[in-house]
Amino acid sequence: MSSKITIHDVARQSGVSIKTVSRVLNREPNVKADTRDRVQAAVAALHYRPNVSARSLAGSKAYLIGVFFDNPSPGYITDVQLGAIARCREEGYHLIVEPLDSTADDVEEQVAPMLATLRMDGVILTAPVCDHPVVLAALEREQVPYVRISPGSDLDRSARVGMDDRLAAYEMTRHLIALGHRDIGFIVGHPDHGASHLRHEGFLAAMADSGLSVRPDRVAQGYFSFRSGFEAAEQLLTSDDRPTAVFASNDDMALGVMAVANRLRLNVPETLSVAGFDDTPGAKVVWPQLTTVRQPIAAMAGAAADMLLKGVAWEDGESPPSKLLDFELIVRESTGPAPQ
Amino acid sequence: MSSKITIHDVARQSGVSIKTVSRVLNREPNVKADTRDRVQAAVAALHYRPNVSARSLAGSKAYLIGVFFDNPSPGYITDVQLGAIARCREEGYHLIVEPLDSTADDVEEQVAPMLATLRMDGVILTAPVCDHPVVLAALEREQVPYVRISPGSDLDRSARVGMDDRLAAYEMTRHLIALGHRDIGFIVGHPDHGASHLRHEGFLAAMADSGLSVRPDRVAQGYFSFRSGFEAAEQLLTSDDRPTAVFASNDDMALGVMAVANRLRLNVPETLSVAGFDDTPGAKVVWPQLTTVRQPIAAMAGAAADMLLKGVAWEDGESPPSKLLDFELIVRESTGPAPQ
DNA sequence: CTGAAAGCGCTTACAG
DNA sequence: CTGAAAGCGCTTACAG
Repeated sequence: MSSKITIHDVARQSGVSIKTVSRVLNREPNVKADTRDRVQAAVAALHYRPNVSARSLAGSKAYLIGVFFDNPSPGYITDVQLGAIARCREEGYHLIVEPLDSTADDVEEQVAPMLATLRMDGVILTAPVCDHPVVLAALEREQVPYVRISPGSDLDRSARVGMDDRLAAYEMTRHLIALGHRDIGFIVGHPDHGASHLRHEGFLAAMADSGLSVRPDRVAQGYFSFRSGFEAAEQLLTSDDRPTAVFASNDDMALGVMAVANRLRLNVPETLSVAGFDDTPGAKVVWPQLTTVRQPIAAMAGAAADMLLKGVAWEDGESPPSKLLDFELIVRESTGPAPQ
Repeated sequence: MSSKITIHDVARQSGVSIKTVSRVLNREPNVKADTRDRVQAAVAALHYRPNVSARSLAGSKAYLIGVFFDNPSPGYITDVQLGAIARCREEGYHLIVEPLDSTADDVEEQVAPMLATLRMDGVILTAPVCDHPVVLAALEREQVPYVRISPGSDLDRSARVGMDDRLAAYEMTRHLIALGHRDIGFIVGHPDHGASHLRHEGFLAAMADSGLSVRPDRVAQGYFSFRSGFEAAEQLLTSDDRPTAVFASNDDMALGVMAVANRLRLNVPETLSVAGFDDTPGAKVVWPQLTTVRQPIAAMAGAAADMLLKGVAWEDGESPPSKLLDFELIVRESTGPAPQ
């Protein structure tokens, strides 16, 4: 029943034309206050909701925002969705989720049809999709506005939001150094994620600024997964010649380090300090709880949605809009004074 | 450019009417093979993609499936999304995600407008939303087909998919008993989730069938969160009079148990066996890795999407379609022989 | 087996 | 400040 109410019913009930109802719905100017009130009363009385398909077909807005991602950590993508939806709802927009396989050959075929069938008003991209040239090119070709979260390359190609990954890693490293650690291991994140490089840089800069050298064998390659952290930690910790602290550049890998420490009977933090990055739910799921960097993921996604809803545009020669949010160092129990 | 191609362009290029193009697109019968081939060639040549809004407005399908959830574990909801999308893509459908706050007073206001604006072809519901009377009533009023995943009440109200939670909990309990455990603690899940009760029942039945009694103080209430598992475990494990095994009815709570065991210096599994349920990514993130039940979450969501796409309908007096998928006992290192 | 007409529920562009 | 007309790109219902 209520689903059959159209703009004509509202117009009839309030004694105006459908165009005037449309004006009220879209908050257009030039409507007499009295008329607007009558229309709004009719909308409320009839429980009228404009049909998104009709609006989308007739007008320029689809009321749909997309989120593209590829196999991220579940906690990360859930936070992104919740953050984006909170902002979208305020304006009556909905969220379409589109997981992509960015390592496949057919990325173009995954993206192009979806963009052509569904005229989304904007798309939010997370790593590593946000740095995928084929995806970006398809979006630009179809003229779909997009905002990237923490892109790693080609920063001035689009609007973006993020945080200062480099500085955050820098500060975490300084935290470890302040605890007396001199020999610190580092686990690099997935090479396809831009943030990996920034975090790595921040670590190296903090060490250098403190006059500490980093042995090449103290830096291990990871891929942001628990397993990769586990394997990197085995490599870093198995011999007696091991660092007194390991800084894994995300929490999942840090949990892998904790597991190895447990297995090797290295007490955390007495014998080994472990630090992570992200403050995912998992950080509180280990004992001792993880010292980490809180990344404001939901807020970043909300800011990305906000940009899209307000319209991302910039002048030729200018940089696209970008927004950097604050991070926070979360010191829990997994880091402590270095053993002397 | 390519976004401007319409059905008229395809019709012109293939020398037929738009109605015939429409027939080919919708795989309707009664099109000469030769004609169909010509149309399909034109579609391919022009990279034509039908506009979803237009199809939705003119016809009965919106090509949109919704997923409603409330604050679930991130791993769970991600699996649901991936499983549903895999099936939806095959038919050109897209997924809209709608988190709900099911404990708020305004559930009706969260659901009704969304249902009226976006004419979704179907909705997939996860716990606890799948048992929320207001949500179900709104769906039925708006005549939106829905499939529930693991509902706990009113089972014959709608189509559903799930697994045999009761049997799975039964088998896990038998596994512990087979290892020699006689005194087993149990942590119940969130009371709003139907599966909680079934898992609890399965535990009790297995104990009873083995002639074992369950002391009331061996059963603790949890809420499916890490923290609730942690607190329940403190209650269960703090005194010397403690069970030799704890079966937590999901993995997040089991991780809480592991953390408490760690803190109390109870070796797992030598001194204490711990079992979980779900096989979330977290199950492999602890050391020792968790013995648990693998719940085929993505497959359940895929089956739900499949039902929706094929059309869920049933005769009066018949039961709605339901599908039960297989679970699997995953025995890892967190369970072992009972200490004598 | 194929097509011409009408219409889905809105917004755009224009007129007054 | 308000409205009548046209049209967005499809599908439905009907005709042949």
